Amino acid sequence: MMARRGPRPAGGDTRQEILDAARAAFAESGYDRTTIRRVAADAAVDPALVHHYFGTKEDLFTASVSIPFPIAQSLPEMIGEDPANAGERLARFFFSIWEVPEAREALLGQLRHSLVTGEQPAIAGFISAAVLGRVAERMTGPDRELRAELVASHMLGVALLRYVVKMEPIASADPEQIIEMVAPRIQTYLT
Amino acid sequence: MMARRGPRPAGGDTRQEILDAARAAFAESGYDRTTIRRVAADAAVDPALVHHYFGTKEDLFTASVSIPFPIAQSLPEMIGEDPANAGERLARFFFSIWEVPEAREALLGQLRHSLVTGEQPAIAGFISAAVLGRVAERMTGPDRELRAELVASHMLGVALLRYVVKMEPIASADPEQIIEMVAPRIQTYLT
DNA sequence: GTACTATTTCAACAACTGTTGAAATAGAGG
DNA sequence: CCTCTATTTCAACAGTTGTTGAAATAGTAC
Repeated sequence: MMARRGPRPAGGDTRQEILDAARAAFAESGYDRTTIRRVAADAAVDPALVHHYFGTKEDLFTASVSIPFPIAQSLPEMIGEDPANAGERLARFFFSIWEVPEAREALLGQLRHSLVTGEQPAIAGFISAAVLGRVAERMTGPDRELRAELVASHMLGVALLRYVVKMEPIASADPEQIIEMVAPRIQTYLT
Repeated sequence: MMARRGPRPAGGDTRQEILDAARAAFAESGYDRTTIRRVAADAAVDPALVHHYFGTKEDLFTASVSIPFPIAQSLPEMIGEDPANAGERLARFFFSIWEVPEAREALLGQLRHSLVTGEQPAIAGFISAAVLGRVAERMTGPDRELRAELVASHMLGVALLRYVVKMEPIASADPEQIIEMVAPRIQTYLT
């Protein structure tokens, strides 16, 4: 039971295990209620080791909630050219990200953190920027940005009820059904 | 500077001042980042006095975020009978609550708390229950509840971006304009 | 004036937090 | 076999937190 010091016998990547434990903890309990001691315990490791690999708690958080794959790269092709069904593509893109477990944990961590600090969650700005840049370029008038943010608000709201609060039946619903229902309403904001 | 013990000279309602300070603090900083010492300092009072009036921190929070006026009473008449513009009335009701400063603080506290604990925010269940009970009674099919929650998700999402994150331009937009834009989309969920 | 009660502060505890410096260990390179 | 370096734990500090029990004060009822 008493773990000795020094390197581990086998070649398990301890650093990665810490990062995984941290991401899961931040997603489940948020920033403030996640203690470094608990992350260390989940990774079966001493708390000091967490500080050794990732510096401060804020640093660990930043490293934990960074999306592991290049979203920014896959977005543009997802949105595409055709403005007729841009709403559906946008919704499909958004929710398909959330269905990837690792990405979901990262996004949950980001969302929970931004809601306690009041910072803007990266996704929100990301969505509305994407809408503005690729879809709504031909939209005119002063409510251009407002419409983009309303799109973001709806998708974020769904993510909130489904993934954070886990309200039923929306939490257990088929993602495809949600996309099918949300997309038309988003589409009306874009045209 | 050194405040003596015993009752205050004038008839200021100290208990109420504590409650006001607590509501404002919970709304601004959330549950975890609001310390009892800070609430006490804002109310110009000793921390022990907070515990004397309201018991534990959780009790203080509960007392702080309870909506000060009877929403449940004014809701039914707000929703009304006519299903044609139920969406607009629902949106108007929802956002008019948020424009009352006291209520906004209480709702912000609830929302922030539920997002860190994962509990269901009272408003969310409230909205979808209202939709189910008064508006969507003639709706059939298995997606009845889902539609109701999608309505709640959109309005909550707007509240999130507008009041919590304070994203521009939605944060400074005229409430009437937001209602005007959101209502039609909500309406499509109801019919 | 005296006794009482509600109000308010004082002082402190016990628990938990992030963080740090040093010591011990195991394996790799010579 | 010796040395070095990366890895891991140990032990502790310094700050903050919610909470508590007792003491002091002011007003009120007798």
